[in-house]
Amino acid sequence: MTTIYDVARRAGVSPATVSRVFNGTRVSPEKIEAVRAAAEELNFTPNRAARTLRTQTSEVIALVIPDIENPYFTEMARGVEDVASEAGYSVVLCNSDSQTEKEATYLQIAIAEHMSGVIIAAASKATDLDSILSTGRPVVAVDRATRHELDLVVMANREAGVAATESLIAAGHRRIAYIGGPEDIDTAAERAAGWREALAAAGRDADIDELQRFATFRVDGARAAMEELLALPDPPDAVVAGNNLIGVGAIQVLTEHGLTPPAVGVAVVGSLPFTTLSPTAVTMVQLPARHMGVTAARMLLERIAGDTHPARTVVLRGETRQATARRSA
Amino acid sequence: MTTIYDVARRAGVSPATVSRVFNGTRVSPEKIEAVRAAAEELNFTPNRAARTLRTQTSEVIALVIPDIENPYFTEMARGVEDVASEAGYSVVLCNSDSQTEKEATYLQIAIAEHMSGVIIAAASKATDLDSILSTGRPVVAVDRATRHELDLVVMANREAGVAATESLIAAGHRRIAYIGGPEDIDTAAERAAGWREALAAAGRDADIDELQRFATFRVDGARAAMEELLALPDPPDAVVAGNNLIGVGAIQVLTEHGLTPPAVGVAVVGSLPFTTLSPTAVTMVQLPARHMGVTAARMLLERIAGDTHPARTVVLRGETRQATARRSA
DNA sequence: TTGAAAGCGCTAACAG
DNA sequence: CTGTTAGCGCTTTCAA
Repeated sequence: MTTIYDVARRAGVSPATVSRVFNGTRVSPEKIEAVRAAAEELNFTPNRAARTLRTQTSEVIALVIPDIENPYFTEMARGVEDVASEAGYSVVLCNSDSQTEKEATYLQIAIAEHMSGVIIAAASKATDLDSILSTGRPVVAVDRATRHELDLVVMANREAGVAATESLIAAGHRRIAYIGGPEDIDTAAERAAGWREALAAAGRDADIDELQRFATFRVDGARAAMEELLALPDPPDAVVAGNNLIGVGAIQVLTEHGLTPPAVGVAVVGSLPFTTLSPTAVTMVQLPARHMGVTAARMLLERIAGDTHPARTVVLRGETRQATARRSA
Repeated sequence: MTTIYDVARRAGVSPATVSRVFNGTRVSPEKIEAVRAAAEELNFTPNRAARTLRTQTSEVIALVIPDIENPYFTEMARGVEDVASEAGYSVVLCNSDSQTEKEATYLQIAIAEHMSGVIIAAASKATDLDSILSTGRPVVAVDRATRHELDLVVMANREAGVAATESLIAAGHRRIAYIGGPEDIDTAAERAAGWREALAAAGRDADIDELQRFATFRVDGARAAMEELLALPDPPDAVVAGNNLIGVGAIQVLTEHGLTPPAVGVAVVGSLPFTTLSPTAVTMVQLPARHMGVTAARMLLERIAGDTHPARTVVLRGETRQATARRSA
C-alpha cells in the first residue's frame, strides 16, 4: 500500500500538499504536476478508510429497497445511481427483502461506515429510522411513506388506481376485481382506494369486498389470488393489478385458464417488465420509476450539501397506456 | 458519536477490553456483561472506518455486474448476497453498464475502501484487473471469462446453444436463425458456436451466416435484429435467442408481426423474466443464475479465508424446458 | 485476563 | 502557497 507519504517523498513535497492536490485546494502548478507524476508512478490510490475516519464522512449513499428482483426498483436504482455517480458518490444497494431486521442491519452499516445519506423504500410502516436519524444523516423516503417526517418521493397512487380502473370500465367490463399488495404498505392501500373510488363513481361497487384481494407484491402471491378470484361463483371479467409483478402473476394464471387478455380485462398499475404481450392487450399505468430515483437522489444530495428546508413531498404522476383491444365476445 | 472510550469509561474498563468484547477475544464474563450494558445504554456502534484503517480489511465485497436491470444478474446478486450476509459480509452492488471505465472506477473504490474481494461479470475481454489483483485481493469471475487466470463460475454455454437449437430442430423448424450478444463476450460466442454445431449436425447449416445476428444483450438490440431477419427474402421460421432479454425483444417483434410463438419457433438461452406467455410456447434453456452467485460467493469467501489453490473453474449446466406447442400450420 | 500506548493513512488547523 | 503536527477510533503488541 503506497501512502501520501511515499508520494510526498517522491515528489519532494509534504504529505499535506499531496492531500491538497487530491482534494482540490490551491497548490502551485509545478507541485501539482510533480505530485500527479509521483502518484502515477507509484500507482497510488488514496485510502478511503483513513479519509473517512478523519473527515467523519464518506461519499457513499445507501439505497435500501425491498426487492432487488423487481424491475421497478432496479429502474429506480438506475436513476439514483446516475445522479449519484455524476456527483462523485457511490451507491451501495441494499436488499431488505421486505424484512425490517435486514433493513435495520443495513442502516447500522450505513452509520458505522459513515455513509453520507440513505434513500429507502421502507419495508413497512414498522421501519424504524430513529437511530439513523439521530446521527443527523439525511434520509429520503421513496415509493412509500414512513412514520417519520422526511423528504418523500412517491407516485400518485390513488390516481393511478383510478385510471387503471376507469380504463377497464371504459372497455365495458362489469365485474372488476383488484389484487393489491399488503394492507400495511401505503402504496397498496392507496391504489386500492383508487379502485374503490372509480367503481363507486361508476355505480359498479356491488360485491366490492368480495372482489378485493391482498397479496404480496410478488408473482406468486398474485397467482394464488387470481386463482381464488376465478374460482368465485361469479368470477370477475376484469382485474386491476396493484403492481407490475402482480400483473404478471394474474396474466399468467389467466393465460393458463385460456383467458389471455383481453378475454379478461387487465389493467396494471406499473409497467409490465419485459412483456411479450401485444401492447394493445393490457392497460398499463406506467410509473416513472427512474425519475423517482433521480428526484430522490437530487434531494438527498441537497440535504447532504446542508439544505435545511422542512421536509418536502414530491408526487410523481403515472402515464396511462390504454389497452385498445376489446374482448372478442 | 460514541466511541469505545466512552463505553470503556462507563463500564469501568479499558478501551482495549471493549474492543476485545466486540471481537470475541477472551474477556471475563463480568466485564463482558458490563461492556455490553454500557454499549447498549450509550447506543454504541463501532466505527468501521477506524477498524478498517487499523486492520487493513473490511467485511465488504464488491459485486460488479454489467446490467442491473437484467433479472439474470439480479438473481445472481441474490445468490451472492445470501451467502455473503450469512457469513457477515455486506455486498456492494456495482453497475458497470457494460463500460470498462465504470468498471475501473468501481475497482478503484474496492481498493480504496479495503474491500475483502470482488466478484465480477466482466464487461468484456478488455476488462483490466491487474491493478486490483496486484493488491492481493481475491477476485472471482462469473458468467464470463476474463483474460486473467482467476476462479471462474460460468454456464455451459455451448451446450445451452446446442440444446436450444436442437429443440427447434425437433419441432420441425427448417431455417433457424440466431440472435446473440456482442462477439467479444465469450458467453455470446460460445452460445453461437453451439447453434452452429447443432445446425451442422442436422445438415441445416446452409445460409448459416445470413441467419446470424450480433446484437447487444438487451431488448432494443434484439428487436432491431429480429426485424432484419424478418425482412430477409427468405425469412427464418425459428430463432434462437442468445439471452433472456434478446428473447423478449425477438418475441415482441414477432408478436407485432402477428407471428406469436409457436407460429415462429423460439428457443431462449436463459429464462424469460416474468413471462406472461404460455409455458408451452417457447423453449427455455434455464440457467441457474442464483446458483452461480452462491457458488461464486462461496469460492470468494474461501479465498478470503486464505485458500491458495490454483484457480478453479466451475461450469453450471442449464436445464431445458422444451416447448410442447407446435406450429398450427 | 487486562491496561498502556503506538500507529493505521489521512485532513485540517496553524504557523510561516 | 506550503510544511508541521495533532488527532479521527480502533486494534494489537507488550508488559503487568
